[in-house]
Amino acid sequence: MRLEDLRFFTRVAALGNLSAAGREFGLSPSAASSRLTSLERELAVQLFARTTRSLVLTEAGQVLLDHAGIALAQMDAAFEQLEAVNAAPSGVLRISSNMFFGRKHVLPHLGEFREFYPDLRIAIDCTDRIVDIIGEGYDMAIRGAPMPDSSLMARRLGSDQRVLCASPAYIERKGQPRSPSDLINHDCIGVEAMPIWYFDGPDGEIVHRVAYSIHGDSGDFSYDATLHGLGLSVKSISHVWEELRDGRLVSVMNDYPIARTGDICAVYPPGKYTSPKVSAFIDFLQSKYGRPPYWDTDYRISVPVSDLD
Amino acid sequence: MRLEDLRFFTRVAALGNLSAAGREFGLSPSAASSRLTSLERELAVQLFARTTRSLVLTEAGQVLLDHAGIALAQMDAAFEQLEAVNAAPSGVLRISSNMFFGRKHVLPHLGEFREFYPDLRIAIDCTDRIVDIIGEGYDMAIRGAPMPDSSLMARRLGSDQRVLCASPAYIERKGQPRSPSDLINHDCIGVEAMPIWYFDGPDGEIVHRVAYSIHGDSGDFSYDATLHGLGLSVKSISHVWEELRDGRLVSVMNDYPIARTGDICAVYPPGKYTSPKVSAFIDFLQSKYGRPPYWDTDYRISVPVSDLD
DNA sequence: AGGGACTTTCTCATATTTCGAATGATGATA
DNA sequence: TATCATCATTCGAAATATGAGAAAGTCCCT
Repeated sequence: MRLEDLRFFTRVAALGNLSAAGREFGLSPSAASSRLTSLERELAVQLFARTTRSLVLTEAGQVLLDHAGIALAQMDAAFEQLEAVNAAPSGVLRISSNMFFGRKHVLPHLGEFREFYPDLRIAIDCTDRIVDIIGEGYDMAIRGAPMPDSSLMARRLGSDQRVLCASPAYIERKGQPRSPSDLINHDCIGVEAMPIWYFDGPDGEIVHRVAYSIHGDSGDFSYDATLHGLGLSVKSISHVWEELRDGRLVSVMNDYPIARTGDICAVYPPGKYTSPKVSAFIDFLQSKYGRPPYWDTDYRISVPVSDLD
Repeated sequence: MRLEDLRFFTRVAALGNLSAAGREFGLSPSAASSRLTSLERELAVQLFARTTRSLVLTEAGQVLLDHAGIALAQMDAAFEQLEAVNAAPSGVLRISSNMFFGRKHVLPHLGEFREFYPDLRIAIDCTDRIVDIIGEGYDMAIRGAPMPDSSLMARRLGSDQRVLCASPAYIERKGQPRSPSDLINHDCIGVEAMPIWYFDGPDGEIVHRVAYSIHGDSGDFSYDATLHGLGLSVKSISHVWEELRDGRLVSVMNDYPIARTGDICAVYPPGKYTSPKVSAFIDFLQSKYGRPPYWDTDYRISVPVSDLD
């Protein structure tokens, strides 16, 4: 039984005329008759007492009409609300972001975003844990790189190179690594989840399995540790661009740039119909991180490595 | 959009499992997936965030679920009520009957009928006017004979011959007609709606166009007039059987019985699904008027015409 | 008495739905 | 850590349902 059939039935009841109701629905008289007949067959009830020229509700028809009217009104309300959900971003946008990026690059723009969409509330969780977007009910996440074999959708927000960096004090003490093989003599800092560093060498990708001297559970931890001169770490430009610019950190081993990186992405559940609030926020972030992002300084020349060597 | 699809959607939402919901509805996984997809396409909304192994409601899905739940409950109530209407005769049974038959042969049995179906109330209008059953909202009518070319349904309740009769006093005064051609010398009584009498003669049907000496607008009027010896009239056995039995009236011209009569019928609106209250009442009346009806005495020998001649 | 409008039935063409098998992905289990 | 079972989706083919058009029967109105 289709909603449309019920709606048609209510119209027939109101008009008392099958053909007229059929015309309203763009139906031929035969189709109209057939719809009504099949409705009666499905319910095994006579809905109308029929003359060859008109129809009068039976008691059963009246019963159905009463209930169908309420049910259809309910569904109309649903459609209206769905349209509202779909037309204008509203409700709550639940975002997951890693700790630093959320605090430093998302939060500062939220005020402006909310000016565009006052009806849309933001719930942002900043954690370096890899969250289950679908299972935990997030609308989207902002990630340094999309999960390689995930069925999630991903959209690139902007470039975000990663660099191997250290504090000037550390370089002064331990010297500068020239190639990945030198790393064995250095203190490496990172997070548990990233035990392998990939470099682009002149002869292709170089895989370095890292034995961390120190590791924590967040990007902020490795950031702090690096800044304190505890060793080398791989950081996103978006995280350390100010430190590189100011010379508090320096990038090293620039002949071997970090491979397999380069983008900051929005990740969201798959499906043909992305909710407009997600689309709106992604569009907004793209406008902020658009080419080039404001953090995309040339870190290699900001503090020439040669000066430190 | 089908009600069944909405119901399916609510089940999927409850189970969080498309295949399981599909099994409940006897659907293959592919059909289940297709249903959900087409629902989303129709609404242009993502209803579930999908993992390859499970589904989680989106905000839009939650909106739909809330409303669909109410709407479906409403429709379930409708179905339940329709089933009740259909299963047990209840509500009001609106009957039209001619004046005498209703009073004399329907009313006396209503008490017994109501013992069978206490929930069913009876509204009976006794009138000799030919009512528009459908237009005036009757469930059924009891008629001496079904309309010849009507689309109404008719069911025979019992036999009810009609006879040409008069009072003994009238016969004594005017003599007894022997054949239809004698009628021209007699006073004929009837109602406006029946200007023609049909007789079965030995050589086939004889049509007699009646010039009423007296006519009224009801069967009761012609009954009274006949009883008062004002003339001849055609009456149903069910109307005058007691008078014939007691000799207050006598049937005349028995060699030419009234043609085109013989049945008392229930008439009701056409349709594949007759309401149970109508069926119940018709069945009940058939049991009362069943072969032979209690009024079906042999009127020809109750008061032999020869005695009067 | 006649014309127009209505409902219904029939047949046939078209959409839609469904299943079965194959694919890709995930969680549980050993 | 690897295997297995389960899940959702896609594709093609068959089954089903839906729709229009023509024709018939009925009834109202002029």
